[in-house]
Amino acid sequence: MRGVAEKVGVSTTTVSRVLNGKAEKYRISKRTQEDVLRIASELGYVPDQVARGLRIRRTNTVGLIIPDISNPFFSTIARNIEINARKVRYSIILSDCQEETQLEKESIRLLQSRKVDGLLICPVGEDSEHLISLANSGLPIVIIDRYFPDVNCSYVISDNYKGALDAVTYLINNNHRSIACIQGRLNTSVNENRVRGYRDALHKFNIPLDESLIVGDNFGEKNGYIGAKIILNRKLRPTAIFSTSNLISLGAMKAILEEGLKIPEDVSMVSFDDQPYSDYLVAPMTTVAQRISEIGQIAFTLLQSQIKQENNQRVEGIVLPTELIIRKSVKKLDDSGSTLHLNIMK
Amino acid sequence: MRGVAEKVGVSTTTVSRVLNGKAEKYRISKRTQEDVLRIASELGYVPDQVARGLRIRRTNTVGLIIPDISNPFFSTIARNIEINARKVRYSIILSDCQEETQLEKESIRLLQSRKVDGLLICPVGEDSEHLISLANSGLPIVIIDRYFPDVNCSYVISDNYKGALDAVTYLINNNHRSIACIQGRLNTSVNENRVRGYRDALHKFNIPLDESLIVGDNFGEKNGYIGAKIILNRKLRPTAIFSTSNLISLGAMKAILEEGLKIPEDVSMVSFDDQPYSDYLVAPMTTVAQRISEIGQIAFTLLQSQIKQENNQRVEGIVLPTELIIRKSVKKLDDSGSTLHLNIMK
DNA sequence: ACATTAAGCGCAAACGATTGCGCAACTATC
DNA sequence: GATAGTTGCGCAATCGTTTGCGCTTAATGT
Repeated sequence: MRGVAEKVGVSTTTVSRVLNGKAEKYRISKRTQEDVLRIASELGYVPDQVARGLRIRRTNTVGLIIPDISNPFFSTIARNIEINARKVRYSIILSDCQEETQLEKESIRLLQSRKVDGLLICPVGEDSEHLISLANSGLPIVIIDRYFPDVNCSYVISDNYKGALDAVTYLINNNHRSIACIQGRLNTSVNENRVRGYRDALHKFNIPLDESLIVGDNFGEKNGYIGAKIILNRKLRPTAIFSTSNLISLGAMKAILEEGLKIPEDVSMVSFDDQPYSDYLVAPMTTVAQRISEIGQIAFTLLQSQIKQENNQRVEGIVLPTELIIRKSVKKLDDSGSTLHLNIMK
Repeated sequence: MRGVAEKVGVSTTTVSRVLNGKAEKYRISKRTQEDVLRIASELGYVPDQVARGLRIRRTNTVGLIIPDISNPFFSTIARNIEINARKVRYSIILSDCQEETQLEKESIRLLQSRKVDGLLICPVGEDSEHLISLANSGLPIVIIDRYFPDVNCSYVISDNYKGALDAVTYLINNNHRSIACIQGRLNTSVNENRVRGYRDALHKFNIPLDESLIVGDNFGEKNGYIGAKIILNRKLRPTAIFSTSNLISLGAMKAILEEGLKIPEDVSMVSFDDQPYSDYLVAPMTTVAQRISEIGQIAFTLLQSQIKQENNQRVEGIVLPTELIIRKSVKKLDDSGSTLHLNIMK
C-alpha cells in the first residue's frame, strides 16, 4: 500500500479510501482516484486482509464445523455454503470434527480465536452445553441439521418427522407389517424425530410396535451393517427395513448381500438421504430426500443477516420439507404379506 | 490480554511470553508463569489470531482449492487434509471453484490476500499460466491430482497411466476386444495419462485402436451419460467401457440402464475411482482405487515442510500407486468374444 | 478585501499481538 | 566496596490497515 501511495504521490489514507469505495465520501478527486486505481493494479496490490481484519474487527470469514466432510450429505451442504459465501466475498474456514464432540468444542474455540464473523455448525451430538454458551456469546451462529430446544439460535433442519412418517407409511401401503428401523445417534433431534415418525406411522395403522425391531445407535456405516445383521437373523425376519441415514444404508446393504438376500425380493428398504448414486444401487433405492442444496444456502443467508444485524437478534428456525423419491427397493406384498417371512437362513 | 496482564500485575509482554512458551528464554520466574497461566484460563483468554498473524507474518492457515467439494473423491481428500492440519493447529480455508478456471484464479488471489501460509490446490484444468506465476511467487504450494511439467512445484498424484493400463488389461484378459473409453477433461495430465494407459493396453495386445471409441471431454456425470449413449448406439456395440472417473460412471450407468442393458451381461465396465458405494451398485463395480486418504496426508505434509523450509525449496513429486479392485462389473467372454456384439437395439 | 464554505487530502491513533533491547535489582567475585 | 554477571521483567516499535479530525488551498459570497 505504501508503494502505491508513494508512486501516486498521495498518502496511504487516500489509497485506502479509493480502494474501499469511500472516495466520494471523502471527496477524492476523480483524477486521483484514477491514478490510484491504475497504479494499484499495475503493482498488483491487494490489501492485506489480516491487517484489515484487525483494524475493522471483521474478517469476512465464517467458520463451518461439520462432523464428516467426506459424507456426501455434508459435503454438498458445504458446497452450497461456499458458493453463496463467495458471492459476498466471504471465505469459509472448514473444520471437520470427526464426529467427536470434543473436537467440536475445540473447533469452536479455535474459530473464535480466528475472529470469524459467524459460525455455521452441524453439531455431532446430544451435548449442547457448549452451544448454549456459544449462542449467548453474541457471535452469530446458525445450527444446521440439528435442533436443540435449549439453544437459543437460528437453525435450519429438514422435517425429519414427516419424512420418516412418509417413508414408513409407504412401506405399510405396500402391505409391509413387520418393519425394522436402524436408527442413528441416540438423543439427537434428528434421530428422535425420524424414529418418532417411524413409530407414529405404525401406530396410525394399528400395527403393534416391536421395540426390538429398533436397532442401532449411530449414523455410521458400521452401525448399519451390525443393525442389519441383527435384524436379518431374527427367527422372524422383517419384510422391510427403514434406514435413517445414507451411511447406515450402505452398511445395511452390505449385510443384506452377505446374507445372500435380495432387495427388494427378500427384504424391502427405504433410506433417509437421497444420493446421486441412489438410482444405480443393486436395487434403485427409495429414499427420503432432503432439500440439500437449499439447506446450505438458507443457513448462510440466515447467518449473513445476523452478521449484518438486519434482524434484531431474532432467531429463526427454518424447517424444510422432505420428498419421498420412489424407486425400486420396496416390494409390494400381497395382502397376505402381513404374515411374517420365516427366516430360512441357518 | 491487557486484562490478564493487569490482573496478574505484569506487562502484556510477559503474558505473551508465558503463553508462547518462551518463558525460559526470557527468564520469567516460575511463580509469574503460574500466575499468568492461571489467570488466563480463569478469564478464558485466547489470543487473537488475527493480530498475531499480522505481527508474526504467519497465520497458521492454508488455503485449499478444489473443483467440486461435493465429489466424494475431493471431499475425502479434504477430510484427510483437515485431520492432519488440525494436529499441528493449522486451519483450512476452503475454496470450491466449481470447475471453473476463472474462479480458481480468483480464489488464489483471495487466499493470498488472506495471507495463508501455503496453498493446496487441485487445479481444474489445462490452464497453468497462473500456477506458474504462483509457484514463482515464493508462496509454498502443492498441487494435488494434476501434474504440469511447466509448473515448478511439489505435487502428489496417482499413477494414472498404470491404473488405466491395469484396468484395460483386465478387460482384455477377460477377452474383451472392443473397449470404449469415456474420457475426462482434455489436455489435463490426469486424462491424458488415463487415455494413454488405455491406448497402450490395447496396443500391447495388438488390438487395433478405434479412435471413435474414445468419447467425452470432461469428468462430469452428464459427460458420462452422453458418452455412453453414443457408444451404446453404435451399430457395433463395444463389449466394455472404461470410464475415467466416478462421476462419468454414474452418468454412463444411467445411459446403460435407460437403454435396457445390463452390466455386465450386455456391457462390462471398469471405472476409475473407488467409492464406498461401489460394492452396492447394480453391478458391483470393478474400479481402480486411488490411495485417497494418503493423498491428502502427503500433500499436507509436503506443504508443511515447505512452510517450515525444511527442504531448501526442493520440489518433490509423489506418485502413488493405484489398485485394481475386482468386483463383478466385467463379464468374462469366451474366446469367440472377440467378435463384436451386434447392436440389436432399434 | 475579507469572511465563509467547500474541495482535497494527510496526521496520527488505533486494532492486539510479538520482540529487540535495555534497565533495575540482586548475587557472586575478588 | 567496586565490578561483573545474572535474574526478572517492561518499553516501545512494529505488522498493514482504517478513520476521526483537522489542515491547506481555492472558490464563492458580500
